[in-house]
Amino acid sequence: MAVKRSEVSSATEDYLKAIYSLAEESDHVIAARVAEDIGVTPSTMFSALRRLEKEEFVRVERRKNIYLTTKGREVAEAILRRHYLTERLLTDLLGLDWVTAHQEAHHLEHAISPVVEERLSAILDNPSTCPHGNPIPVQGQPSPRREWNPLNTVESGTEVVFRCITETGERDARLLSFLYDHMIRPGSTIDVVEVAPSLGTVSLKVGDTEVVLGLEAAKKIYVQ
Amino acid sequence: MAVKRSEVSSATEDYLKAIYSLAEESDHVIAARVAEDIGVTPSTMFSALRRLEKEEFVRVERRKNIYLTTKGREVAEAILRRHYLTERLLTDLLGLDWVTAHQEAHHLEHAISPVVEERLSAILDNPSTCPHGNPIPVQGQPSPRREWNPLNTVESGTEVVFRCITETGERDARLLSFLYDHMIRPGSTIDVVEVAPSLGTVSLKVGDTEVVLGLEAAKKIYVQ
DNA sequence: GGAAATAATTAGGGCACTCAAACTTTAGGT
DNA sequence: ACCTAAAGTTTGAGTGCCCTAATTATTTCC
Repeated sequence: MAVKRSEVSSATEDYLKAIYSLAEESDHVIAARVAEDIGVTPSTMFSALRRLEKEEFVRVERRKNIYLTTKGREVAEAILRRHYLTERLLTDLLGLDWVTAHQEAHHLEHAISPVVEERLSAILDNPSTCPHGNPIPVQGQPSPRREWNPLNTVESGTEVVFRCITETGERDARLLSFLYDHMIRPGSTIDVVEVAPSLGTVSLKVGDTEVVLGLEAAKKIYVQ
Repeated sequence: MAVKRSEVSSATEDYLKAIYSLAEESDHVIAARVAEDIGVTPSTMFSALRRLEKEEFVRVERRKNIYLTTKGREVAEAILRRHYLTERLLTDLLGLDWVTAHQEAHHLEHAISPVVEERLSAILDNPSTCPHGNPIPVQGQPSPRREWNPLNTVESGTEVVFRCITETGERDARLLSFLYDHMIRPGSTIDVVEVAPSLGTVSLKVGDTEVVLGLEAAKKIYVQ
């Protein structure tokens, strides 16, 4: 009983996942961003893009914007779902920290078959988010993140609840461990002391301690 | 804190693992056996062997026997340890069956880092065997299997305890599910009714049912 | 010893992925 | 409108891994 395994290479899965994640934060997804994100040279990105286009995972528009096709989005959501479930396995069952879990999941996700994915989800009690708060995508359903806002757009002086740190944010290990160390986790209450675009900073109060973040980092954090 | 990950490709890990496993069952490990085991053509095996030789994972002797170098054996034992631990994860924690666990572990093992391996072992209470009874190799220590005997060498009329089904045996999904279905598992008591080399069969009694196995299959089963 | 079976090897492809380096286009700022 | 910096494109090359189809040892066994 051979398990039907995806015919998609792990490199392809990485490209599609990166495009999907970037598209959630901006409409202008261009090759250079994706290459940077994944850590390949432009020429590698270029030939990858041609492969992805040929196999109809993506469309590239005249303005060089990259869009996922339905087929591409399905692959991206599948790998993202496995990524998040694997992270939960690593944190909840194996007791790894936030940062390591993300890094390890990046490797393991490609080796998760539908059978294992199903068992994993069941054993973890069908979680709806990853340890960093990202909603686990469900076929064609809009992300609940639509109702959350990036931290950089919040009014000064309001109180918000931390919801998640985006996939692109997760890739920054320093940001990740900073938040982890300061007890900023899904569900945490945060006082937004001041949002100062001119300074490029956001001042927060979490519990008793004050914390200052850059705007770029704040963009990657969603609150409600 | 980037996790130091092995620079060895998963194909290489597969070759070394196969050579290691075959060497445990016979001294004459030749390319044709390994190729058969892994499922590649002789020419692919040949070029793989040259790569492995160049990188000093194996030595090939005049009689065409393949031997692992110390470096090669270390890689093989490491991947085998991960394979077995992953199988335990899949059976003990995720509740998969014997057969599926083996197949899925074959993919997952390559994505297990030392950190995850360590956590896995701890959470599983440092198991000494895989679900199929194979001893998890420990650095340079001789396998306890030395004290067990292949089922085809047992005297007729004796009672033995099932210990394990070897790695090469594990690859045969039908044998694996046959044993699973007949409750032949590590620790099971077996009456060896008759070993008939001329017929090529071994007759067993497990609980109340009689079971007949071929000699080839019996070779892959170790008892005590 | 020699034919048949089994192994090993060579020749010639192919695909996916990666790189460096050079070249062209595009967008933005003054 | 022009120029520069960023982005994109293309070329050429190399690696790893796999194949089919010969061909050449090497074993094995009558």
